[in-house]
Amino acid sequence: MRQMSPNPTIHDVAKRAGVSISTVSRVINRTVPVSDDVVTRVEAAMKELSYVPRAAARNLATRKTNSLGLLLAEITGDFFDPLLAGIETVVVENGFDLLISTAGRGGPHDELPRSLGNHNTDGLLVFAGVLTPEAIARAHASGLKLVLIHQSSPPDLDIPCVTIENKAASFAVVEHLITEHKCRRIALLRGLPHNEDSHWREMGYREALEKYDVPFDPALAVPGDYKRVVAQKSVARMLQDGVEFDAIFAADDEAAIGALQALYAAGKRVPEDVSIAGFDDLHISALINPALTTVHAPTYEVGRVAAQQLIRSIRTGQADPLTLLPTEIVVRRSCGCHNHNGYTGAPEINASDTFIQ
Amino acid sequence: MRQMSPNPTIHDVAKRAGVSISTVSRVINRTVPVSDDVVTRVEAAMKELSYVPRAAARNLATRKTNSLGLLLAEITGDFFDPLLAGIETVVVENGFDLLISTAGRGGPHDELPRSLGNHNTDGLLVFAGVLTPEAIARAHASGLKLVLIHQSSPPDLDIPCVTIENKAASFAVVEHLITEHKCRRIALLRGLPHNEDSHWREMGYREALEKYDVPFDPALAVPGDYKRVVAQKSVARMLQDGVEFDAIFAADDEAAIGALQALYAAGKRVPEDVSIAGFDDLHISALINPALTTVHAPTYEVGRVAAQQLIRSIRTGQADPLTLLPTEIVVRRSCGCHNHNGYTGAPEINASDTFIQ
DNA sequence: CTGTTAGCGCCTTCAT
DNA sequence: ATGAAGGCGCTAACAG
Repeated sequence: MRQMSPNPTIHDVAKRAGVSISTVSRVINRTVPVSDDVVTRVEAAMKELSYVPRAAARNLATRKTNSLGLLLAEITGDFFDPLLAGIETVVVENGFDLLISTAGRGGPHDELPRSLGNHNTDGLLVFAGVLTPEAIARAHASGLKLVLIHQSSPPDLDIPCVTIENKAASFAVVEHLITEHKCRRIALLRGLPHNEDSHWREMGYREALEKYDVPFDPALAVPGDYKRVVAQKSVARMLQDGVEFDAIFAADDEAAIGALQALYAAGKRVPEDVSIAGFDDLHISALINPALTTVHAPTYEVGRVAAQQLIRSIRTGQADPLTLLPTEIVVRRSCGCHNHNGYTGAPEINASDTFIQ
Repeated sequence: MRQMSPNPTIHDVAKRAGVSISTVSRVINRTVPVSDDVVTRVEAAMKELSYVPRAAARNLATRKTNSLGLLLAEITGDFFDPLLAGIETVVVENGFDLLISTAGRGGPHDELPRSLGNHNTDGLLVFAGVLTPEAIARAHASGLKLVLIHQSSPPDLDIPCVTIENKAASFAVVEHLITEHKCRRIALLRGLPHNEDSHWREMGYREALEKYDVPFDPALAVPGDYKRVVAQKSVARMLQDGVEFDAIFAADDEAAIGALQALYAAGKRVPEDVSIAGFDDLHISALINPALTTVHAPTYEVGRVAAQQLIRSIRTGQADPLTLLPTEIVVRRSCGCHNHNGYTGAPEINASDTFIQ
């Protein structure tokens, strides 16, 4: 079973099967009925030559690429893993390919990478903060199908967006801290500036304070940037400056973990001295000590839905303008609770997953 | 600044710049000298039309795709994140695109996904265990450039492979358990069957036992499969069966964490009652309680080198047959040591990263 | 049901 | 330094 030519084309297959190239094309694409024996003959020929249709050629002919692009700031951290997994699943289910591209840390970029430009992808999944609204608008104007993840559409453009409910869950967490644990001095580790999740999480925080007549203290609202080290430094500084607090609400779990470290480094105990709560429910959050009270963000699901919406948009031109996935508070030990109750995280994470009961 | 046509082609640019399409092509590819004013005129035209060359067309014309494929079993877990990050970095640096594809859990597959076939990618990064040696051989025979990750080439094929040193580090860990912590009954949580890393890690384990005249007890070598739940069950069963052991060497950190859970569930203390060591040094491993003694696997670096080798292979036809990246033991608390010493993990993970000192 | 014939958009000799 | 023309491999009318 030697190779005839290193790269057989549809012509080679046609010749070998004794048919025309259109017929071969037809059996490849099952676009119109073909007689059975011809089908088998062609398929045999394809196998014998180990023929693989060249994507570039069919893409050119059909003016479709059958692939989705994913635009991320960078690949890093536990957050993107479930996102990617969700996207990949749907992409595979629908016979698409996935082109991954990172734009790099440097804030929102004003141009999309060439490889993900209009012609190299049928549609683009864009994660929050990687593109400027102008760049998004331009891409949209050029006819590229887009779905925004964790970022809403620029005004009047109605680009489909998939994100999660932030405010109510944040409110619930802070309320829990106030009512269950009698916290009154709750520090806020903010997320990234100009980030929508960050904004709504802070709103939830503020509204909870307001409801229980806890004054908002600017000295307690410090940078977290969704990053462990940033949060660590912020908390260390508060400690050093003598800012008093009995709880910390971090805009995400990475920051919560950074806070935990800063607290430990200063000899504080969690939750005995300070209660901590985060947001996202990362894989790791159930495993650390103490297990983190947080909000479960359905990130895998976000990935799935975003990819589904994009594919639907490509196929039908229609998509839901906004998908808001529900979140749920996950009470574990870092806030001071002694037993878990209610939702405890993604399927594979259950109560027994936490090391310290 | 309206769009002229929704999808401008090289012809539109040529017309607008008052030149021929060949000239436009030349300024795009900077393949031969072009007079300065023509260059500026053409570039202006491209910008005005927001022209993006269609990848399919140039791929077809050049018979290159300028993209790499990455074939994984599935996207999941903390292990792949640094791998992907390393690959992505190099891919971007070299102006390639990255096509990601998962083959699914079902053991080694005998065919590669169509999308990553011969014609859709200039080269393929294949992770251990996703393809059968036959499938690899066939892909190689068809002229596809390949680099294998964590899996060596089928005999006589000399397909470049990038992997890590397993045996010496495993030996060192087990030796540490024996000499420093006086362990004699060391359980082994095996990795995946037919997996090379798994094999060499077990060899390291066995040789260490041998060196110190500790008999190998088959009852202590149980499945781990690189999975938390599998390891958890194995350890639970040993406990239940009354198999005695004073230490566990897990073929990877996921399994080590599963072991930890099983031990806690049974009321055992780590490291007081049982010492634990793992392999990989996942992001999470420094953060759990107790911080995990393990072997640092340079996974990001593996990703980088693999991508580099593949690109070199594509460009020059040459690549190093085998890259064996060094590993290093990371002593933390789960083995019974009270302070860290020596290497403590990836750059961003240092001693203060562990919650319990 | 099957064969013939144009392109798809770009690169690449070959002339000029 | 620039233009003209052929072809990359495939799909999609259009005829039969």
